[in-house]
Amino acid sequence: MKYSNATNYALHTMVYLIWLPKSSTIGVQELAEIQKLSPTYLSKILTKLTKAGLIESTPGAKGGYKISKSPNEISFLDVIIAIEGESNLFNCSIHHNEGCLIEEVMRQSEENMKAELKNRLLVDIVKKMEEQKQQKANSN
Amino acid sequence: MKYSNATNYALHTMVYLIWLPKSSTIGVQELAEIQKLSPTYLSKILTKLTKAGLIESTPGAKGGYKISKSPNEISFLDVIIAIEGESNLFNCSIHHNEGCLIEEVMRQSEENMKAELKNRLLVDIVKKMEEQKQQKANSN
DNA sequence: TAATTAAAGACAATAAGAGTCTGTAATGTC
DNA sequence: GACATTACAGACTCTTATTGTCTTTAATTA
Repeated sequence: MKYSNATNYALHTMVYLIWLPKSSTIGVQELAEIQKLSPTYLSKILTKLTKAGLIESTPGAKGGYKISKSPNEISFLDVIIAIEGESNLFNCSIHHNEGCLIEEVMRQSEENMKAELKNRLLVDIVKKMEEQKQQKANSN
Repeated sequence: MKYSNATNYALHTMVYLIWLPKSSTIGVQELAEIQKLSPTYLSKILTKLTKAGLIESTPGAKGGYKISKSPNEISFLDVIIAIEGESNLFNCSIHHNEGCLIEEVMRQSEENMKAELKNRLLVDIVKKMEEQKQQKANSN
């Protein structure tokens, strides 16, 4: 069990878009180049993010992608669900008369994990990156 | 991303073995029948549990499986790791100069989830099952 | 020795993930 | 309006992991 590569790419792309000046848009080609992915593959991922309402896309010349809401409203969980879907980590496939106690426990800890990822904002990553950059600049 | 069926079967089997009288062993055929699985398939799962030291196996006539330690020492996490392995939920595949901040966050919440599953004991499921049985018996 | 049982390994079928290619629709520019 | 640019959609392939099955081997008891 592992998160998909797509989720990884999506998270990195989102961080990059948040880091970008707010009004500017950027195309797939450029985004793909940064992460060394094929544009068509990354495009699929970006479409999912768009449908989830996390980013905005405008087709046509001078088009591209940009963040669609305030960075403070975008959590890790939002991106993960956008890519992986809402499905549960654990579904008991065995028939029980009145619910599966094992499933109950697994659901509970999944909920806790989700709750934490809901509180983790991507913008905090950007802030940390800038802090690190600053520190490095100071030490030289 | 989802836990495998094998993990589900393993958890149910472990609960059953804990519920069993301590000294008695039970063979794959019987265990497979209960969960409606093929014995050979379940056998593979049981072998993993054996190698992880969670259960003991004795071959030969009158052989079979039984719990190998005190039920109070067997957590959900133990079983999950026995089947799914130790691998991380999230590995950043992108090259970073000094560690990936996204991976850091994901690792952190994975650790928290594991910590919780480490505290959840299978024997508690057995206790709850017996409570439910008792309640049902009383209400009739 | 014979019956029973777990373990190991090869094999097949299925599903999911990862990624490519091609074509279509929308938008801006001239 | 024509053309270039860009996102979107869908079919397709390739690889990998999961889920099993089947057969053989090894260990144990009677």
